[in-house]
Amino acid sequence: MADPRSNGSDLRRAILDRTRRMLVEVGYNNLSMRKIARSVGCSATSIYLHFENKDALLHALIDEGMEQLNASLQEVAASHTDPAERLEALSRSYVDFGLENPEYYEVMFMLHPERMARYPAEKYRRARRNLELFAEALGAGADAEQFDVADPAVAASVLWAALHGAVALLLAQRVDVRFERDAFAETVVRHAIAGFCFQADPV
Amino acid sequence: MADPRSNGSDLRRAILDRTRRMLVEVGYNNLSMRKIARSVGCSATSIYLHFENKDALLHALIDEGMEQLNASLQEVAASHTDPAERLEALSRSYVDFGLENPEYYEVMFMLHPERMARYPAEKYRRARRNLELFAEALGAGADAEQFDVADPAVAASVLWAALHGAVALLLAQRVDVRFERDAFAETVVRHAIAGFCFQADPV
Amino acid sequence: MADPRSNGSDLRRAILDRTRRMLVEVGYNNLSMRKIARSVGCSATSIYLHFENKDALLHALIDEGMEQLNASLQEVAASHTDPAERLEALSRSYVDFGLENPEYYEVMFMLHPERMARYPAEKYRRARRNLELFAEALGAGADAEQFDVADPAVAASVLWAALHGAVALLLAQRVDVRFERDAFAETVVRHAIAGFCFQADPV
Amino acid sequence: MADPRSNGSDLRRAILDRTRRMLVEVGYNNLSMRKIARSVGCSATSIYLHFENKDALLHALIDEGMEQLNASLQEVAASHTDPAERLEALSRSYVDFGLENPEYYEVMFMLHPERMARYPAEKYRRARRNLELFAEALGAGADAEQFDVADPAVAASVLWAALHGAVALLLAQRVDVRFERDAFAETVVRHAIAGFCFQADPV
DNA sequence: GATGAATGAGCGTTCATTCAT
DNA sequence: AATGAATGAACGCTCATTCAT
Repeated sequence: MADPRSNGSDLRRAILDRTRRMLVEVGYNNLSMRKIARSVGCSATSIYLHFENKDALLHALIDEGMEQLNASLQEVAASHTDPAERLEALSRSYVDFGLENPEYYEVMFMLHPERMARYPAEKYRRARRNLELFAEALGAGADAEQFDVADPAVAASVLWAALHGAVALLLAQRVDVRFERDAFAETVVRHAIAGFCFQADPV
Repeated sequence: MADPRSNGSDLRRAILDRTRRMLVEVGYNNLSMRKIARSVGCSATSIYLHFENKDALLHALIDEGMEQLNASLQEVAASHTDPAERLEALSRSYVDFGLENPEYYEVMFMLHPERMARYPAEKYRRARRNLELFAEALGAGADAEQFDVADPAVAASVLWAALHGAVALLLAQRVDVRFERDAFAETVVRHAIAGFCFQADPV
Repeated sequence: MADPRSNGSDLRRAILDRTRRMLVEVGYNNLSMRKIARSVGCSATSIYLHFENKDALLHALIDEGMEQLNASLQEVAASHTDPAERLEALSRSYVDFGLENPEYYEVMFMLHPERMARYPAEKYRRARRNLELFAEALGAGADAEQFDVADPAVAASVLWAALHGAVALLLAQRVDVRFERDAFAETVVRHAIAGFCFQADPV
Repeated sequence: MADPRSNGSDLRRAILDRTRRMLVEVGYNNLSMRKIARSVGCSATSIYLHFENKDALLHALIDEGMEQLNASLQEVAASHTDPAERLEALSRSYVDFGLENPEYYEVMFMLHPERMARYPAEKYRRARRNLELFAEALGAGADAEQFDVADPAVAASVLWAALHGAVALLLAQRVDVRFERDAFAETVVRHAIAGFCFQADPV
């Protein structure tokens, strides 16, 4: 308002930012259009000028998060040629993203499925692209006999599950508080990757 | 529905049972005191005679869930002496519990912390007992040089994260639908345990 | 409240009465649950204790109106043996009911059909019973060669249309204000019945 | 939708046309300025450049409807010299107009007066002109001793009531569905006119 | 002449909870 | 121990309208 160059999409931006923040603060169930409006400083009606409805607002948030996560992972993938190193870097990057952007991570991966049912399936493609980066590294590692992996696609999801579980429990503060957060994350990454390595013959 | 001759404690029992059932049927978000009351066959007010409020009711439910999960895991733990076998059986049991009691699992492990703010921290102890079963198996396996594990407590949480991630993603239907559910769960369990095994020397 | 013997259904009664009155005052489109509540002096929520929803409230109003109208007509029908006299008395009674109970009449016969779509078809039976009283008189009159009527059922609806048209226009204040209301109604009744009489041969 | 070269008066025209069409398609209650604007292809704000508010827009529409109905009736009146024939043709024309333009008819004749409070009384004159056409035919018929009519003005309103009642009930789908619509309308017209004819002496 | 942004008021409805009985 | 009546707050959303540009 103060800035004459400000246009309408500033409000859109503000709505997205506040919503993202409020999601972490009050949780999805306690989030309402009115509360968002109050927090942003506009009327509830105004939100509907920028987003068709509550779902569309959350979808937009998911889109942004996916875009950001994907950008991070792409960059990381591009800067590591060795499959094992790449996989480790990708995993760290994923966990870091989750821990550093709890607001995005919650909407993206921790929302109730029923609520996201209407999220256009086509948009999940970007989510799948993330998985493919893991799958490629796993596939390359298998070819180089670094990993004992039968199906890289399945393996990618397995790895994802391990990383997601760690992020989810950490964000929900359900991990023993005596464990240092980053160290725990690091252990998780190493453990998950170790799970794909060839095991020593039992003596 | 409620037997008129039943005493109060029976009503409490009935409320818990119906709530649990409704949780599975209609989901957490669609659960309301009135709906529970209607399903039980008592008045909404009556629920307040047995539970302070909605949160308290859910807490009681979580307690029961934890008890149930704990009972399963205790039984499994008792019937396997070999640490590796025990760990595997515990892991499978945990995943099975989650997949078979989806909405139960959600309330127990996937609800945002802010919702459970009032949930007495002390009650999480029972949750921790579950973790200890895993830690014991891991510790025993380490002693038997089956597992390459430095700190069994941390390792237990790492394993938990992997299992939880898989359950969470499966329940949220975020895992590629082409993967068969049980097979995926099995792969996850094996992978997670493999992550604790000694690795072959790279050639 | 003042009267200790008053029970909950006093509120139900009050809601019905105020709604009926408000319907005439502000019209259907401007009627809201909140306005009703404000007028009654209770909370909007309380209305839902007595009526499932807005439609159900209006349906109840229609029921009452139909009941009353039917009672009037039944009584009138019973007290006239001569078909022509009976028909005339029924017609007058119908018009009188409409003019004296505009609130009821509007909900019963002037509401938009789309709105009343959900009105249980079975309840229209009582409305049909009213028509049958007219049809019986017309049939009897035809048998007595008082009326030139081929199909009493059709004739009853034709008569109804004439009476309804007069009531509707009068209530909507669309009839020339210089015509005295009751005289006009009387003329309408006589004209409508004359329409069923044998006509003189044109000379 | 709107041709960019069109001038303002075209937009006014377009708004009226689309509103009329939408009135038929979605009904009065579901009509909103925004929906009209979307349908016309202009902004909601633009409607206010041509019509003071929603009521004014509807008033303009009523004007047009009255004009149109009046034109039909004028034409019909001009093409029949015999009073009885003319009256019949006018009645049929009126009923046809109502049945063919249902939602139009509703706005013109079935809307509650309180909604049209601001509708300038002077504009009702055109409505009265329609009535006069009926009155003239009735008067001429009385002079020709075709009709037994004391006051043609009153008789015109009585006839109007009968026709309006039929249209209103038919539009509200309150007439027995087993009656064929056009046949019923025809019967109504004949009955209404018969009501003005000299009756045979009772034997 | 035309618009996009914005809003306050209002909608029907559901919620967890309280209170008198 | 149990309930029916009642309520304030909140929900997502739509409305007619205004105003600066």
